[in-house]
Amino acid sequence: MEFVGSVVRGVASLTQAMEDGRTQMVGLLLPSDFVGRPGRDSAAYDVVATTDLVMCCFRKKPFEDMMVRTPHIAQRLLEMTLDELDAAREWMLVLGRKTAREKIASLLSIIARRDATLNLAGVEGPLEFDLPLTREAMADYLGLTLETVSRQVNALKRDGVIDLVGKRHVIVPDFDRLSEEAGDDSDGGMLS
Amino acid sequence: MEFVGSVVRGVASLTQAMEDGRTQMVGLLLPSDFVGRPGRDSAAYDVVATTDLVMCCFRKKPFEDMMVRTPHIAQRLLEMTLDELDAAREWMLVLGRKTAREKIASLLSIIARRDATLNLAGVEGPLEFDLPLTREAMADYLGLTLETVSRQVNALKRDGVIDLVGKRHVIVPDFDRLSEEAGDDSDGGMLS
DNA sequence: TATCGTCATTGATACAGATCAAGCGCGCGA
DNA sequence: TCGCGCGCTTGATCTGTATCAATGACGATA
Repeated sequence: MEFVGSVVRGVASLTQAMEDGRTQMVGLLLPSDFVGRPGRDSAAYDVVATTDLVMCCFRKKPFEDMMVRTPHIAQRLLEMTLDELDAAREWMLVLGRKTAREKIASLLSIIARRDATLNLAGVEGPLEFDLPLTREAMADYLGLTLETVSRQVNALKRDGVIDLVGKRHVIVPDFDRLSEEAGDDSDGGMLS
Repeated sequence: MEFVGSVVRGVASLTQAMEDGRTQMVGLLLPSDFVGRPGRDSAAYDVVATTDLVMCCFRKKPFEDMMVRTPHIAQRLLEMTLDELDAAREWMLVLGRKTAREKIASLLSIIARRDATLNLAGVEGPLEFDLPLTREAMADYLGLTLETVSRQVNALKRDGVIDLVGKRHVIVPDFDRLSEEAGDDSDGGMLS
């Protein structure tokens, strides 16, 4: 991998595959995410654009030189890598312990949140966004089959947790409800 | 979290839990692993020793100061964090796409490899080590139940992939065979 | 406008792993 | 020496999700 860079517009995915074809997505690259491993020449994963994609790239060598000269950058990169690590670990909980329905809700919740903080701030009122992934890509992200994804997405729609316009445009009338379905019960509900 | 540090002897685990009790281990801290997030005060995960543990700790603030003064350290820390990220991503494939048997084989394979490179070098001939985890901890790591772990461990034994002395001491007569069972088929087998 | 390909939905059935429920073995403290 | 508890095993049964198999809905291409 000759370049590093960051996503400006569009979505790409980082996937890992077994020889028999089983595939797991291990990273979802949304706008502002960094791509590449300074100090590594590994190409351990496949990076695939899932929509039209605009990236801002640097040749790796000059970038690394700059990193050595500018400690601030290494610092910042460490920050971002720690964030990615947190995200990966949250995803391990999703993959290991959540039901299919919770997995779908978790993914929608993450995309919704990312979209909200990027476009308009404010996570109140109906949230709305386009799914940047096919059902199959969602399945690869969640460790499910595309059939199960389809069924659960439609189940969430039937239950009023989300609304669909076409197959890709999602409306979330109540974000807390979605979080609840995701099992992310860090809810604002109080005891007493 | 007031400290950062690294594991000298023993094993600890990093876990994440849902309110209903479902638990997922998101990191296995073996000797030489670093613990803590410089520049963060998060305590997003539980760190629990699973054996007697010896660590080498630093108060976080002085460590961070040192990091700023010594760019080399930030560099090194970035390296280690990228390694952790790789490990987390490999684990996502295990959690999302592997069968119970493959999961067990993967875990044994990782522990065996770590143990081999740490104690004696050379991954040839029978490999031997103590499991530093209870069946339940293994289950939490693998996204399984402890019953399934027990069954699959014994199945691997019945099939001669591993041998057990007591419940914790594992002997791996053929590491390639274990890798195969893990689905890590980057094997040295040739075609033609 | 017909045809094809991709993406998605829907149904029937199978199965891996979860769940529920006993029991075993062994170290430890009284 | 006797329980007693914890870690582990084993069995029976249930169930969520995979698998297999059509079918539908667009959009693109000719």
